[in-house]
Amino acid sequence: MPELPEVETIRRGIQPLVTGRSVTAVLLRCRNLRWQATDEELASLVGQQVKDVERRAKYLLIHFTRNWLVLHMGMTGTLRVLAESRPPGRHDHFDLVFDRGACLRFHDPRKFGGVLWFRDDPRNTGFFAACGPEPFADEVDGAYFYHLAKGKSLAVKNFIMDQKIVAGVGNIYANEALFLSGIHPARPAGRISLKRFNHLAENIRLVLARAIEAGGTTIRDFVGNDGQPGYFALELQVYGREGQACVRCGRPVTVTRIGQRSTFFCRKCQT
DNA sequence: CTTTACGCCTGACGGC
DNA sequence: TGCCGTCAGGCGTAAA
Repeated sequence: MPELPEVETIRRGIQPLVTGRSVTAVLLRCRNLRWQATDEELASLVGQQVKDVERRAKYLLIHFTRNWLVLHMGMTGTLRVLAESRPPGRHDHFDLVFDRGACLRFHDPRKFGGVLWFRDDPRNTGFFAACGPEPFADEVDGAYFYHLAKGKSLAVKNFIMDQKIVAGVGNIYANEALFLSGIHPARPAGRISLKRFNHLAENIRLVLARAIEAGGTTIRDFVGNDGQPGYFALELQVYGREGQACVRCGRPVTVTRIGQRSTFFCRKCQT
């Protein structure tokens, strides 16, 4: 499901289609999403116009005339803009209906996603207080990681997937960035040199930026707003490549589990 | 304090 | 064909 590049792909897809539109109805059909706004909060959006669609970490922020919606895609969430509203299908949990019949529709089979309402810019609220910096921020460099990792024994893969450390890195891109950096995913975060963290910081940015260019990664069900898959799967070096030849040394790629997540790496190239 | 394990949900797939 | 276990782009919480 959506990591930062997939959420950014969705944002770029819907932003031009919904900006400037006015809300005529808000329909929430599911009562057990991970997070959800109240009916009163959602009703307050009627009559408001979409000013812009932004992103923070793996969250989409829809900025209306007065208030904000924050959407999270969980593992399986997708958003589509329909030119005309159609009857909802299974797992179509949330609609933002606009003037002239257009509709932003949230679809999420596993219901790990959510919809939250904020009176003002949510980036200044407690909700994002514990959220780490964007990976493209200047402050996120090798020294940043090195200092935060000092004394920590947890696997570096879990360290970079911790959203309080840096926002937006999930399982796929953690695997990829560690491979590019030659770092074993189970290595304790506190036992990595500044020099290696410099490479890791650079490679996190590289892999995320490249994935955004490719429209994200489609493993099973990610689709952008246009219904097209993301093509970064073609560029994956280790994720999902168990037993296949390492692109660098030719040995078979190993799979294991770290932090209850599938972890792919090369035993020879990553130390 | 840090680190790990589990649950939340549904669907797809492989083995028997 | 069906049943059962396992797995899946995440994250909050409880427990160790």
